[in-house]
Amino acid sequence: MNGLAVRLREKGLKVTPQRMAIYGMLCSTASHPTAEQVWGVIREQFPAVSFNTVYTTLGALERCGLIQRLHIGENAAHYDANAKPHVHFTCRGCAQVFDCEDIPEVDLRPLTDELKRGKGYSVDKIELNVYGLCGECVTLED
Amino acid sequence: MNGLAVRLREKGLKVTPQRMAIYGMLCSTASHPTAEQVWGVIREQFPAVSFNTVYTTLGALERCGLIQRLHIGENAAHYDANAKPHVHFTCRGCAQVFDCEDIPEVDLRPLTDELKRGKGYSVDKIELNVYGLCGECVTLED
DNA sequence: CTGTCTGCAAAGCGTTTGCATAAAA
DNA sequence: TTTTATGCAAACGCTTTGCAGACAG
Repeated sequence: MNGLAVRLREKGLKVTPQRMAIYGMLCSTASHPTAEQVWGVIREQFPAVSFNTVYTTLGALERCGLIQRLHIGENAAHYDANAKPHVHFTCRGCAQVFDCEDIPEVDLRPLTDELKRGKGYSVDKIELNVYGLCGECVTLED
Repeated sequence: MNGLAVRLREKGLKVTPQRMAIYGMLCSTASHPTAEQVWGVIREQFPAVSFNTVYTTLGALERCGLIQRLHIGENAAHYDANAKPHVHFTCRGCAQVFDCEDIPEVDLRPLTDELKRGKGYSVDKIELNVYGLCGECVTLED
């Protein structure tokens, strides 16, 4: 039995071929595609699938915590199968979004500690987004 | 001569009463209103001003670096007269956006250093957004 | 006078909602 | 059989664009 299907069923989601394809595609890519981009890939396998189904499925996956929706920049949302918070780098050249997990992590605990204990806030989520040019696009611009 | 008007003119922007009111309003508030909220305030003084003028004026101010446009959460953009990057806290209770400048600052230099020197990226901007409940809304929810 | 801004309207885009049909459990 | 998903279409909200008249420089 497929592990992805089990995870869907555990969350109370019905397992359909379209969902398996969408979730599977997200889990097997290192990039963070937009709903439009996910649709483009899924349509190769399911030519009849509607953009709306892809979009609402991504919403369902996010709502149950299986994936993360990234509100990066001003344009369409990006989706990330890694649901735990991490640093994202957005290139304004190629418009791709990269993870920054292999670099010295910034320690956010002083920030959350002060917000929680010092100010009495509650903290749900932290977004740390870096914008600039990736290695390839830097050389193209110089 | 008004300092705000000087700053507008320095950036090549013409000084109109509407612009002065919009920029002045943003500079004199600690909150980070949406375009809609700015419009609400400006209309008290200029009942004929259109939402579009407010919106495009905010865009012009942002384009020349006088203000910052915050892409926080999923809804309308917020505007901040403090153009230098700093931590923002968004309350999901009252939907307000607060600055986090008076708390131990997170040191982002290891992150930018590794991205620049280690990976050869260029870094334009860093956004650090925290989501949760502010002190007042925490007590209301308990 | 010239270039820009204002106000109005319409269009664009990402997202959300409603509903009949189809499929999973 | 019951519940949820799919596919289509239309609506929605925020943002952007086009244009004629008004205003700042």
